[in-house]
Amino acid sequence: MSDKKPSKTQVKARLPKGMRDVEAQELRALKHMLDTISEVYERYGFEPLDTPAFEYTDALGKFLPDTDRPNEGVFSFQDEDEQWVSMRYDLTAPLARYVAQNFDATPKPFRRYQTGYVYRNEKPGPGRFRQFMQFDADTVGTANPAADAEMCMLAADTLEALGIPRGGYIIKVSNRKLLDGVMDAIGISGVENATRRLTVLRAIDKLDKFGWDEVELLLGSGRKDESGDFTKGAELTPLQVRKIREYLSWESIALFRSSVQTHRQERLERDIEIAENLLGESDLIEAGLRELFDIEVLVRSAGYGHNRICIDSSVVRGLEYYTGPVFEAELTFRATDESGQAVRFGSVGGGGRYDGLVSRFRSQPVPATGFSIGVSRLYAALSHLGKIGAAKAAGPVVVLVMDKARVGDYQCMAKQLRDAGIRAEMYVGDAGMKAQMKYADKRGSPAVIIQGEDERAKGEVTIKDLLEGSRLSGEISDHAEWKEARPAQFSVSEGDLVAAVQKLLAEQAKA
RNA sequence: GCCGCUGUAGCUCAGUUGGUUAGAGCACCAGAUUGUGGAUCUGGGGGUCCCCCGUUCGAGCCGGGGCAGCGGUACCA
Repeated sequence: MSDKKPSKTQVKARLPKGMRDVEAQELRALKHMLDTISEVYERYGFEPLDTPAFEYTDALGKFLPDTDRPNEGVFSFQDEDEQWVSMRYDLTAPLARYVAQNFDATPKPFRRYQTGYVYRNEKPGPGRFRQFMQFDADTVGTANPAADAEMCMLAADTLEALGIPRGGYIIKVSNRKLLDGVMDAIGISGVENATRRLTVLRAIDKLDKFGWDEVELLLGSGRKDESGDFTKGAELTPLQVRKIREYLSWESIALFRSSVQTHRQERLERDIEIAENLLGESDLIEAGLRELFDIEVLVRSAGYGHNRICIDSSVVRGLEYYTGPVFEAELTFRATDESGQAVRFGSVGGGGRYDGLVSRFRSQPVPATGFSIGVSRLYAALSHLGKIGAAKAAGPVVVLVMDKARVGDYQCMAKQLRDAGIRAEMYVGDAGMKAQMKYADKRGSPAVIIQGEDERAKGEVTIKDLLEGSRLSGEISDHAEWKEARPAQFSVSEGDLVAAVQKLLAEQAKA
């Protein structure tokens, strides 16, 4: 085995694409963030639930693997009995399965929150992974807009609990019934226009990314991007495009605010009439407006202003799945990255009403609404804003092994420190003292405990303050002097070890 | 999927018109200092120059074809 050349059988250590490791500092901060979110959700009365990472493919929905491409979009494999199984791609489909399976025993409305990794077999990009974390809250079993309104308030409260100040975020609300109604009104309803409607939705969804001019191209003949890729448009007529634009530029449904502020039902009726004159007559538009009105009234009564939750007609969200109100949580912060470029964080979560999901498993309708946070994205934004506990967790106090025959004594010192609640360890490697010091340094230890022959003879231990020592090292350039000075260390009698370390840590914490 | 850019040490990169044994900085390990993390000095380990084919006496460099990474775009429950 003395051959130094890597053998052909040696495997290359590498990560599958779109996957990543999460290291100590981030993991601690992430846990803290998840705890904060959980607290808010618990306070709203949601119950925790966990479901497995994979499900039978048919339970997850329409992404059925076919024989040619069984892994398109979702990671799938066949179980021993040849049934297809897929990794979950969100937390909502498993929830629907759970509720359907435990329907009679579950209180309705059923309110649960859940976090975990989900998996998508797609091309990874900047900030996009094939395994990522979501944090969801859903209310299943009621069509009451109060449940939707609550989702918006929950989202706002959560972002604030995470340290995002009021004004640094906005919860946008719209209603898919409005868009569907508008498309109805411009004559692109019906099965034969299904793909065209999808194209229109996709185009509108890109409004905040590209602006209206580009969206107009996507609604019409199509758009060519800088890299030369051409995206086919929806081929709408100029008249149809103009109607869409009227809908989108509909000043946050300003007229609506007046109805809501006065809580006057008769004004709502009048406003609905105005809207239908503008956009076209449609039952869907009327129903959508009524739902938004209810949400507005509830949210405002609870004291959430337009700076926190507001109606925005450009919100689209998922293409096929939402059936009513849709929400999007957006960070409005401006910040700059390392190279001084402006970064926009954009959407960190979203959700809406999906009345069709559970009913796939049962004959009766089961309306539901929910909100989902993109944990990784939100984490990235928070850490950019300095809202993540930047302080690295202090490393352990390291008890050096000066004499291998006495590991029992050293282990005992470490245990005494632990029993006093101090993070501590005995060095468990095989290297000499110098390497042990380096190890402690790299671990970020606040102090090391030294007991060699000299201390032992006097019944003492030496405590070396690594933080102070590091500071002093800047003032000493000569190594002989540095070695001679042995800065920032002192000895105490064995019995005082714990008390002395506690005192030192307290002083360090103050500095 | 489409378009563009980039592939040389763990990381960041240099490498002349194609010419001997492919370099630097950082990082890592060791010694100077057998009981002290820093600094300094000395030494050391570490390479499929992304892969294959071609041109050539000779390719890290030139040509062709792949692959991978990054960026944009498309798709996105």
